[in-house]
Amino acid sequence: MVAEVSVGNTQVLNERSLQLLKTLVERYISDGQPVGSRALAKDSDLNLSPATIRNVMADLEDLGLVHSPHTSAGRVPTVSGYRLFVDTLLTVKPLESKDLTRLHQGLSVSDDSNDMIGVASRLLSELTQMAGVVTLPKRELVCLRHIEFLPLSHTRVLVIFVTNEQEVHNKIIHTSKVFSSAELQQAANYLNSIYSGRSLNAVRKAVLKDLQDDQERMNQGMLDAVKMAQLAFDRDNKKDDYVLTGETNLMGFSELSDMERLKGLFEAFSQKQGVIHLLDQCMKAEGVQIFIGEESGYRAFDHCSLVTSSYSVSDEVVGVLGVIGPTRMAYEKIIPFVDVTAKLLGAALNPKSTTPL
Amino acid sequence: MVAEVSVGNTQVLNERSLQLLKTLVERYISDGQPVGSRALAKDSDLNLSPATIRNVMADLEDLGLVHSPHTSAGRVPTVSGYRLFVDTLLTVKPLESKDLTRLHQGLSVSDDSNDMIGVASRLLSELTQMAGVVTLPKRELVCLRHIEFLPLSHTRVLVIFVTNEQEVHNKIIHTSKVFSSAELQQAANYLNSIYSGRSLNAVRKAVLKDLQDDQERMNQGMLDAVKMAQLAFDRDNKKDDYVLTGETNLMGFSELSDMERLKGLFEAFSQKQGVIHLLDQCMKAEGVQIFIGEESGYRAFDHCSLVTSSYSVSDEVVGVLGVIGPTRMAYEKIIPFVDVTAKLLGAALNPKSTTPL
DNA sequence: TTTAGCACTCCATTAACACGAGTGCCAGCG
DNA sequence: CGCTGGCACTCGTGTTAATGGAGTGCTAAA
Repeated sequence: MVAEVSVGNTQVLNERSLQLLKTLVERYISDGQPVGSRALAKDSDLNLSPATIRNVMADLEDLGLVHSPHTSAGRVPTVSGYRLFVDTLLTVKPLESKDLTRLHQGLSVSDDSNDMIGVASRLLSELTQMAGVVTLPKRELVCLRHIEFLPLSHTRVLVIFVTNEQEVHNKIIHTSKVFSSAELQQAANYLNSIYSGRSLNAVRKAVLKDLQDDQERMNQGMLDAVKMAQLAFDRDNKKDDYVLTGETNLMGFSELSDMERLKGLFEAFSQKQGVIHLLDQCMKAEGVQIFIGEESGYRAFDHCSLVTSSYSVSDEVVGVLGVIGPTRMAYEKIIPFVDVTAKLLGAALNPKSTTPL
Repeated sequence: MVAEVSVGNTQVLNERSLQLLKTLVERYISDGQPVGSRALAKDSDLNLSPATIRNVMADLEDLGLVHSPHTSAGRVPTVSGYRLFVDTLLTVKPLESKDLTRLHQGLSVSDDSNDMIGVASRLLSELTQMAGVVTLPKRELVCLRHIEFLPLSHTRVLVIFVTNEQEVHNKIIHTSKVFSSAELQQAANYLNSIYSGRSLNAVRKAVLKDLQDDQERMNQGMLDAVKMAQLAFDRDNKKDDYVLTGETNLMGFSELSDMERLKGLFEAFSQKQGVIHLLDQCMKAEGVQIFIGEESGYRAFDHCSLVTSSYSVSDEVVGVLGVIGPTRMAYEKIIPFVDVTAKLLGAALNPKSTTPL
């Protein structure tokens, strides 16, 4: 166990102060009320008098780890206080077995990976009683398994492609001239033969390269096919997206009962881009990532915490999932919970048993 | 103009009372405050003294058309009051031209009918500053244009079908044995030849009939094809759904500022089935349909009104769209607005220029 | 260094009060 | 007979003051 922790540049906290900060945070998380010196004296098994506690509290306040709403109230952890708590003081609780079984039965392998994303989100929100969020697997990183063209009217062509996670995507493109069913079939065959198995990102690059370099080596049919692929995998094909559930759970928390705040938060949820950007940041770091209060940098999330973990398919990080709740949440339970859910979702999405087309 | 209106069984309201009720509702809608006799005396151009107004108000209260929050407050319309107002007193305002142009430019014909549904919903919420809702076109009523099978692994087959509004649906089915690509192609060809052009509902019926009656007349390939169709168009294929936007706008209204109510409402939104059922009712009635407050029968909507209109593609009603807001809303503007939006959406979805595959 | 004691601060709750808006009723007027 | 002015009454709102309690900071003693 860590005996001392340095905060800022020079200040040092001894073990006793840390112990007290820990019990303060724990107490505040469970009660939601500013905790006073008397309560803290009882809760901690340090056998100290309230007066001593008060001295320590004054120090912690100087360090910006706790804060007093007003003169005669107890102390409340600040963002830095929470941060120190989750980084070095927290003792994570193992996942309750009933939650674990729920997760297992919910995330057993299914046909439709889209369904699974929804299920994961719902499990996150149901079992934590907060909001659950899961990003759709990042298309860029996902393998192309099969592509198919269907003629609509005139030059409109329906592109259908299946990716890694057995997910089906479709898009309508406009071709430069009218193609027959057979021509489209040929084009699809050609594209499948050269591109399938690669990530969409790689396919996109390959398409560009082929168009630049190999024009002379290709016949007209190949060229048409590659041009169609370019249209189909156009970058802003579809924006990244996520599935958010249990938002209504957030309306129960007193710290979010202010209508202004709540509105701001829900607006952020429906505009999506901000949240997506935030979740993208979490994808870089492996393992559980936490944003506490203002740390996220998004005003709407000022009074919320976000506990996330990336999830992977075939050892490749493809998405993020997490829980959104008030800063005052039971981190010691939520963290392992998010962690496990991410692993189970990744496993469930793994196309282990599916043979290539 | 109507001179008298009977409410309940015997009671009769003269024109003056109606006029007063009308101005009361209008005043209340614009102010949101209980309106007193003095204000009403000024607003109505009847040249009556407040005392007289008070007598009339007492009558209206007896009839259950208005209600006094407490002894010394003005009057507020009840649900029946609103109902009488929208049914017989209301003078609809023509749509503002800037709104009309916004609608036109937003709902110009596009490729993807799903996009269009979203756009419509967003327009409804943006321009009314309330919540907008649009149901996805009912699959049952929509014409099958093309079906296609794609082999996945083992017996898993991806079914893709295109409907009327150029919408693409997909589903994974499990077949009884493994089919080759070519077999699937044949099956699709066969199904397209006999079923395309019919509504999904009709197709489903035909499938059942064919399986019962015509087994002996079909060869094995046909039979397999029809069986696959049965799986593909299985009834609970996918639940009906809707696109709801601008929910956050509802958080601004004082009548919904109660957290309990708001939570209930948002929960209803995310559970969907209740709302879907409500919207289904609206599909039966052609034209604009209104639920005021408790009329909907759903507790969550007790303090809301729902103004809807069905929308049609090729003269067939396929969906509903509408606006959700507090009972105290500007019906005279919202009603024509919803009406026009429904017509424009229907027109935009019409596959007039698209030739069959 | 810790502790007990004490004065102090601040919030929350309650009561009392005045104010204003609006009503209901009644009596008088046209 | 319907309309009106007047008047007493009711009720919600906002202000002020008083009270109690929880918790602090400080100081002096152990």
